[in-house]
Amino acid sequence: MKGYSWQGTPGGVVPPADIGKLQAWEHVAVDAVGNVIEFWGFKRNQGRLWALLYLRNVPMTASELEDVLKLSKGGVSMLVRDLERWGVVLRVRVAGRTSWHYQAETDMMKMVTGVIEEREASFIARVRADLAEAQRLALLSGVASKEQLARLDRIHALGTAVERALRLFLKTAKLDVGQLLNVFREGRSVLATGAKRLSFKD
Amino acid sequence: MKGYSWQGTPGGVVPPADIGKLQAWEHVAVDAVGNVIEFWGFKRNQGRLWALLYLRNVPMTASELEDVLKLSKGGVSMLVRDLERWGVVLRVRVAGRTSWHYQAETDMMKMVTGVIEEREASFIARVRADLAEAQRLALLSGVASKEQLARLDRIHALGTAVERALRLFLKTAKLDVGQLLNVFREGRSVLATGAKRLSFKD
DNA sequence: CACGAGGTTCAAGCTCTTTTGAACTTCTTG
DNA sequence: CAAGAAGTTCAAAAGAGCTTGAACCTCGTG
Repeated sequence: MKGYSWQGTPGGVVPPADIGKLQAWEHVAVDAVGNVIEFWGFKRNQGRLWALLYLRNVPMTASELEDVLKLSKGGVSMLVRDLERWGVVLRVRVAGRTSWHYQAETDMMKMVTGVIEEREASFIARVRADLAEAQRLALLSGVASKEQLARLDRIHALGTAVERALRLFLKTAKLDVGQLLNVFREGRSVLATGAKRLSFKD
Repeated sequence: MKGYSWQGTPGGVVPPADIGKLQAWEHVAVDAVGNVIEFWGFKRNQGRLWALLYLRNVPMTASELEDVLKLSKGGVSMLVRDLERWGVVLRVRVAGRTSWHYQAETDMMKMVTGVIEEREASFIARVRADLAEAQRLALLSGVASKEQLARLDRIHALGTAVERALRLFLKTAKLDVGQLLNVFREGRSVLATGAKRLSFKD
């Protein structure tokens, strides 16, 4: 499971780096991404996992990820599942190997924008419903002053404004990053020969 | 401490509401705000506390807040301190009462934009430093391929793009909400007669 | 179709954040 | 200036969320 050349590396260029070990520079970069991703409300290890796959640009198996990132079997399984559902990691077959390999999709923003959008939608909906309910109750009870009703309304308006700003942010982020990625986009590694997406329950 | 009509309610409409109890509608609204504020990375109870003060528009003492929101003495002290530092709650003297009273500043966005900006600044700085360090290490070690260095660079660029979008978001949120508040802004309650800001250590 | 490697699930444990409550300090007033 | 009320602090408890690891499931192979 460790360090055999998963690729026909004829020139022997890759050898110094052991696939089973995290280089110092990788460690720093991977953790930096982990921190960013955590800041955005995801799990730190989701970011680290994606970052490793992205930096190596080599399909890796679950047990390799387990070794390199020092995670548990179950943990890798769950992390990979989420990343796959969000479309930022691909599950591929590598010629001659029996297990699944994972590979980074270059568009990490899918994760941030996509999931934030989804979260935001359901979340905002709930808050809206709660505020509407509060207004209904306030009117029913008859104890709320006109002034108080006005303030309830204002909170509602505030929420709407924030929501609008948030939507703009997501749109801008997508545009900015999309542009960026288009400029830099490179071809996918040729290694994932039998690449095939596995559909999974959800 | 309970139930004197803090407002000139000549029609006797308000009396049923006891100052020491959270009305059903208040409960719902206060919790909704608490949820939003938590979503934005603050403490749920910071949002609840602000929301109660805002909805009642009446300066309340620490022990009233303690009763109504079912919080501990120490908890109220710490929550209020943070809110005050962020400028979303004011500490005022009410004529004839010995203890401090707290009152909501209408501009809750101060909290969100101000603190997020502050957080983001220090956070982004750290990530930047880490990524730079990773690049330095990668070059030093000599084991990183050209391709990998390029990918490190790309992560950096990605971060920059997200940062720009985030700044735009904050600016928009401030503008939107500022406009909103200016339109609706109302006079402060007349109750806080001896209103005076207390400077506090930090 | 029996085996084993690979993959998934989830209860229990761990970690990190928040809250509590009691000791302590500060302020106010008689 | 003494006493009590108000306010602060912080160690420990409670809680929330993440990770682990062992039992279980699935699929490919001989």
